[in-house]
Amino acid sequence: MDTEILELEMFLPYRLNRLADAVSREFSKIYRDRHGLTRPEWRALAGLGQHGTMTATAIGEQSAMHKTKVSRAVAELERRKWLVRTQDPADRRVENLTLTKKGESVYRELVPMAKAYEQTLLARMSARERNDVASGIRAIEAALLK
Amino acid sequence: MDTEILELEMFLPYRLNRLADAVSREFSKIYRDRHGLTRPEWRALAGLGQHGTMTATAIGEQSAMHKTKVSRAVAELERRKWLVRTQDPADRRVENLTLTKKGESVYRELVPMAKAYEQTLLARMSARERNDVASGIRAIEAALLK
DNA sequence: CCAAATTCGTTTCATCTGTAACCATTGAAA
DNA sequence: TTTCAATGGTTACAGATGAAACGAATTTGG
Repeated sequence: MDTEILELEMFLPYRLNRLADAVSREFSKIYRDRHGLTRPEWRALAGLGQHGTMTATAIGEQSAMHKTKVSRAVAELERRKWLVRTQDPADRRVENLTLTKKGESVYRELVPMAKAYEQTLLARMSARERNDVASGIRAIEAALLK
Repeated sequence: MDTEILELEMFLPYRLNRLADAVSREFSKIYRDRHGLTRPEWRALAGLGQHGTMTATAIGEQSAMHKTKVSRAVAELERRKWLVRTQDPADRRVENLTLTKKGESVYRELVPMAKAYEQTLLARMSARERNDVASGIRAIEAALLK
């Protein structure tokens, strides 16, 4: 009776991790080298740049981060004076977070670099492949919700 | 002049991470709940189950893990007596790692569960979508090598 | 109204991680 | 040979992580 083998290199969870890891590691150089940001910090910055003002909870929801990660990232961005907190007048548990001029300027610097990185990756593919990437990702996202 | 915005939810590095995270987190329950394995431990087990005998370096290459992760995972599997080390006679720096009966039996238990998990995900998709997933992943893998 | 349950966000603690330094062994160069 | 670089693998250290407990404020259900 021969053992059933799993080919790790073809196993979906492993492949996704490997990909995500490689892509993120490469991309992280951009915000790490230029500003010493961690990934949670970059994501918090990206969320605030995109939405203007958010609560910590909202940042966590948008960027799929644990609330302790958000808490620490926000604390660091505040320390750098890239964002300010303001108490929500209606609910004093809530803090409304907003980028400062300085925070915004970093955001405006990083966004084009982020888009450029994504473009270089996609530019190495055929139109057909780019399409497969888009719908493949969408398919997995959908499957996870079912 | 309006600021250029990055839509984080659509950004490839972010989406890949989110997916990989969700899929892995779900799958990890299998080896974590049943045996208290960490992901590096699971991967080392999977590598050895697949290939029979490997060196620590080979495990790291196959499963894209840092050598310290491999070192620690191997140490733990050894502690559990799921694998044995044997000095390579030709090169005494090298250790050949092999699963014990016990290690193999855990491997044989987990493989079908891994495959089943992958199948449930894929079963929630149309044939067309499964195809897009396969070629989309391949396209990104290829793009990373260029 | 009041007590219990919930929510927002922080902190503590134990664990996991990568970098860098390390030891031992081997290979290559002189 | 002898030396020096490269390789296999471990360990020490500092930083990052998540679970759980927490304080403060708010909501809910009597």
